[in-house]
Amino acid sequence: MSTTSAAPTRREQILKEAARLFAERGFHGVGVDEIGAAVGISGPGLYRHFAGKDAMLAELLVGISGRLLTGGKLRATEARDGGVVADELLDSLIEGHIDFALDDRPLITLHDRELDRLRDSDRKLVRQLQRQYVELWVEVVREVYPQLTEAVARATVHAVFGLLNSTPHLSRPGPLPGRGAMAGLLHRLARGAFAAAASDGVG
Amino acid sequence: MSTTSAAPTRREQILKEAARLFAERGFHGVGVDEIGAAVGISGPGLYRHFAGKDAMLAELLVGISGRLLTGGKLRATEARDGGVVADELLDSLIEGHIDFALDDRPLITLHDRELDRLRDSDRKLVRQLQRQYVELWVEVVREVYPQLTEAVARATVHAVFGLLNSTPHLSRPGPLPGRGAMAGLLHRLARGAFAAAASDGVG
DNA sequence: AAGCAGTGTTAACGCTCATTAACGTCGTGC
DNA sequence: GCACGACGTTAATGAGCGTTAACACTGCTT
Repeated sequence: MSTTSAAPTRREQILKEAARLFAERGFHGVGVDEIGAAVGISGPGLYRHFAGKDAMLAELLVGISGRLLTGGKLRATEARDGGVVADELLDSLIEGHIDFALDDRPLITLHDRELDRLRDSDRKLVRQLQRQYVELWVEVVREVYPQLTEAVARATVHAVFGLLNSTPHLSRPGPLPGRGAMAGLLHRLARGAFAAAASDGVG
Repeated sequence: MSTTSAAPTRREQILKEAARLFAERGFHGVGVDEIGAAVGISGPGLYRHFAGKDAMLAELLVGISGRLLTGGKLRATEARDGGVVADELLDSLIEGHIDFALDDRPLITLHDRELDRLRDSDRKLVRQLQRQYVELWVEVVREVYPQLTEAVARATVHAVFGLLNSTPHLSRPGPLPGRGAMAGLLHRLARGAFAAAASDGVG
């Protein structure tokens, strides 16, 4: 009854617009009046739905990290139960992350940009979720490429995240690949990076 | 006489600390008093050296984009004059970018985070410099991998930038690779990504 | 019909913060 | 020795903005 319903509730509207605005101009760069205007109400009306501006950011960031992690975990357990090899699981993780990056650009942007604006407790929570997500990837990557040290695997995973999250930085105009082509390209790039990480010292 | 000297002048001190602080907490998240305190003077004393807070950010961002571009151009012309093949030039570009990313983390962070806070003219300038830098890379990449479309090459270059610029996101503690190992790893990852971009449709 | 929960509105408060004013101090060239 | 530029300081100003207060309106529920 309280979690998710069909029609987008006002809260969800607000969160969506806030995410967009925060991503565009940064948390401090957006006023509550703007957020209100974006959903048709004005300024302090937001306080009927959220405790404050901080609360919106917190809910956004916790939500993002949470969704990423649970999505990843889901894919992992499905793969394990289905007896799928680690290599395919890695593909699945990549695909999930790409879907997220392409479909929720503003959130991806926020994700690594505004973390420091959170209250200590929220920031700790988000960081923990992020860390678990990274560790999930690291485990799978090391299963596929056993020769990688943990440190190298972790750095590589971070780098690949940077690669996959690069779509928001693409300049608006100009001929970009369509969504499908872009997803395919990013997937290939990520796999190429992992393969290169594993091929140590090859000249 | 005016460009670079041995001892760090006060202006340079201020810029360096401002860059660090902006990167850590965002442009709006840092007060002028903090910047002043970081260099031992306080608050409005900064106005003897800069027209305002905006001016500091502008100088930082223009400086970054400019240095990246001139560095890249230099390597390119050196390579062409030396009769070096495009493949080695690409390595050189990657190496230069990695040096920058590893040695000037705060600046890299600012580079794609606070661009929107600039006055229109400054922002246009920075974007133009960035675009030229990207185009420089795209040309070289297409020389090495002629089968790539311009659109794909550009998207790939952006993605590789995201990969190379990922170092600031690495969590502080934990066993990271040292600087040399990190540089080597990033280089290999970037080359791996480019190679993967070029190997279309390969299963 | 009364009452109340939900959802808005506008006006006011108070704090932060960039910027400016007004005022010192030190070192250097005449 | 003294003017003056370079460099700082603290106090004041003024705008922006998050938040709260006080006050409607709407639509159920009894």
